[in-house]
Amino acid sequence: MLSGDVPPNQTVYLRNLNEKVKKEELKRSLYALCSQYGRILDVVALKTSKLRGQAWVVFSEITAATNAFRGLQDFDFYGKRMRVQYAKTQSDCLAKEDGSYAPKEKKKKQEEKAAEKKRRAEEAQQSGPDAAAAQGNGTGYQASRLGKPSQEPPAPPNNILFIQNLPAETTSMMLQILFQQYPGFREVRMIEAKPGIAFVEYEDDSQSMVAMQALQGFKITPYNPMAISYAKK
DNA sequence: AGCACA
Repeated sequence: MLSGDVPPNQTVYLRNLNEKVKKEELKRSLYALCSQYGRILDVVALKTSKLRGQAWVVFSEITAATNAFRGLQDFDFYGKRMRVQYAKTQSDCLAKEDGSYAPKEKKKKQEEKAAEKKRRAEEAQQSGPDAAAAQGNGTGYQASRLGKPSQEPPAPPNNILFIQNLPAETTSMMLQILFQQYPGFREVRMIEAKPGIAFVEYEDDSQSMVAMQALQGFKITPYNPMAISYAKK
């Protein structure tokens, strides 16, 4: 196998990622980018010295991982050529599903965890629901667009797209990663004062239309299908 | 380059 001797796996191992990207944004961008290849069950990234610049994306199907493996090889991601391999071992989130999960007995790791637990126990913090972004995505949801019925007649074709219903944490770089995959891409514009929307410009109307059709309803997170229309002239 | 599940 060309994958560095690692056989296909539901989980894809990514390396040569830009280490300057913050972990949460990295995970969200990977989620967005990789969602094109199938349902994602988890995204794991750590910024420890051994593990920075790498991530694991867990798909619900091997075929999806294979498509990502092919489609994202050398993808320009935050200015670096992403390298894709299959993970060497099964992801915990999959082991948990099939009941084969056994907590790690990995010496130092275990000690660190124990120490951390103690610290936290002292603070007695029970924080609420949190990292939902990477879990149990899209399939079951028909995430509603109730918040934004656009009652106006659709704008005529335009080389500039108007994007709505983005999660507040969306950055222009995240959108660029998605939209630059379609030919004719020029730029993304966001407005600080207006979270949740963006403008994406292509060289001409037909190119913007292709991107719109490809990414209409695309979920950057499981809860936010993006609504794409043509910008008003 | 690096293979984890904070």
